Amino acid sequence: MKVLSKGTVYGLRALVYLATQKDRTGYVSIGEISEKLDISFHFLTKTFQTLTQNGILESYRGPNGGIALNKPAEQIFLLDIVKILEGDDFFDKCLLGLPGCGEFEPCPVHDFWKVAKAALKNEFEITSLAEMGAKVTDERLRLSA
Amino acid sequence: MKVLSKGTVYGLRALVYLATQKDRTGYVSIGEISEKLDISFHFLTKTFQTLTQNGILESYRGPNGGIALNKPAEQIFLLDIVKILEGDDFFDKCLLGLPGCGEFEPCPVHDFWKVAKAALKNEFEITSLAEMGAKVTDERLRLSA
DNA sequence: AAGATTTAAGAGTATTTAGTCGCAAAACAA
DNA sequence: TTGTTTTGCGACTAAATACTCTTAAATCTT
Repeated sequence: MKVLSKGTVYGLRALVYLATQKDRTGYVSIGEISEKLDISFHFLTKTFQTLTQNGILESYRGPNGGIALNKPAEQIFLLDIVKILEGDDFFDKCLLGLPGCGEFEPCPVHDFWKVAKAALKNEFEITSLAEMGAKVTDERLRLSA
Repeated sequence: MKVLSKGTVYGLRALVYLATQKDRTGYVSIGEISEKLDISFHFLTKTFQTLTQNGILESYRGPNGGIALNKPAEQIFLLDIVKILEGDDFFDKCLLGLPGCGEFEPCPVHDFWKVAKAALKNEFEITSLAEMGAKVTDERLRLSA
């Protein structure tokens, strides 16, 4: 069950990494993140550009440049990131791919899929980068293979 | 949020259509299904071959040939179909794509993803083709755009 | 037996997603 | 002001997914 594209997965992992570095001042270079998480530098760069353009990250060029969260990790939620990287309609898709599937013209699995999507969306809505970062730090979780 | 591949979506829609035709005797031709559901004939054929090879369908060639469910629609569940078309490990994937993510080596969202997956899997497990077919017939639902 | 109908199977094409490369632009350092 | 570091951006390549086409095999009809 592949729910998120590679770009989104990489972006999420990278942002959680940033959240674990909250005590550092200044910017964290993309090169460092790419190395630590074993993600292609150029691919990561593209995802970060999207996140910068959408207000999640702040970037700075030149020596000691890099990226940084544009607001406290407590105020950035999974849903924000996914909406930017996957599109605003991420949680509006029909399981059977039928266009316009909804209350008025449902597909045969609309009822249970609606509930499942709502539950998932809620989790994405309340889970912050800070929470995930703390989990990684406290429980020594990994962010790469 | 694309959860199922096109092949699986087409297969599901086609099987539900078959379930709505339970009063007909004999085989239903792939050509008819392809036309009724507006799905490419050849593409559908490949998916049906997989389903035939895995015991969901029975097929017969020649005039008045076609396919038919290999057992009562009451005994075929969404989960059976998805497992065949998407792979047995469909519900075992990590949201962040980390290999070996599980209780022992979880990712930062493993806990809630595990719960969400289990709930979904349960729905897939208890929803039969008969149930979906009846819904389509009774509530006059559509199976194509 | 010959021709028509229908699934089986594999090769080939197109589109989407994933990943790479090279160079421009910004900022710093000597 | 020249060279170095770092992000920005567009073009390019590769791989996966989706789709099409052709031919073979099975079965029926006449």
